[in-house]
Amino acid sequence: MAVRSMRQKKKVEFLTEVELEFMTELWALGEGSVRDVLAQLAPERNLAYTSAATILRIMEQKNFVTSEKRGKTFVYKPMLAKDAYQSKTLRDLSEKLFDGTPATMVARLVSDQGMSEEALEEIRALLDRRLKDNDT
Amino acid sequence: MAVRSMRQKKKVEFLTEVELEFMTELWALGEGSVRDVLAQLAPERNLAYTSAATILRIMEQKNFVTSEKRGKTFVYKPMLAKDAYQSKTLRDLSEKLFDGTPATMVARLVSDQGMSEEALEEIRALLDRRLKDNDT
DNA sequence: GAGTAGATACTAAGACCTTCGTAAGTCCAA
DNA sequence: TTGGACTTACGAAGGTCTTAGTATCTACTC
Repeated sequence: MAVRSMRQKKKVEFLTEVELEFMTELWALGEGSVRDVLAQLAPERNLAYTSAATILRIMEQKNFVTSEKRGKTFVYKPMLAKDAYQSKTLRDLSEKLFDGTPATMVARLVSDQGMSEEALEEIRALLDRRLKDNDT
Repeated sequence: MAVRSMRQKKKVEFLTEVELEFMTELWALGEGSVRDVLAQLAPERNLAYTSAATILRIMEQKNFVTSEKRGKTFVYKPMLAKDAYQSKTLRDLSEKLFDGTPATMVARLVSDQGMSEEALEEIRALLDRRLKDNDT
């Protein structure tokens, strides 16, 4: 029986570049095997099958995904919801690049991203709802 | 005469963790020597002087800062404005983690816990102003 | 003009990341 | 039950990042 385990010295918090790429596919798929994920990548990506397998194995060691054996292949599933990871990332970025004030961040987003009027309206509606909730 | 130059194969886009830490101090200071930057860091950071010097030298190779010799020391200055870098980072994050829709990003920020009511009000004001401008 | 304090340049170690080849394991069909 | 196709495990190469020590350089003082 193979080992397939490894201690983690420090808790890993964030996905690396490639891990995020893979996790994005898993979030979209819900779950998937090495082959499933590989198939989702852009054709020009040209990543070897074994590379993809290694990446997913490492992601499991880091507790970003779990695996379940089906037939002879492992099926991987995210352990971290996309929106939770989005929040975590924004919190980190706010702290490191926006002096811990998320308002600055929104300001920057709203003022220079190409955001449609509908998108802006939508966000304002969201804010209104949020502010009303706080009142209660 | 020493060399102090080096070719760049690929354009470096983003600051590493430590580089961001240093750049943050330079943004706050406007400019500064190795010693100046080092003095701004938290005392428990305990970074060797030569390490700080190396980091700034590398940052110059990557064109994140310029240097100017004053007396016997170099004074470093950001080549990249903080708000420009903030925008760049948000654009990248939006693309990689928010499906290219910055509105989702704002939504996540706003719906997330940990934002004061004042901050939310501030953002709403910002939005109102922005929406009004679009009308004209 | 030589000595010295302090600055810069260089090198390197150790960690992690990305990639892939090789070897070993596993399921199934004939 | 054995062969073959496919899968997983492991190791290693090559790259970047962070850190710091050593060597060299330089401006200033006496």
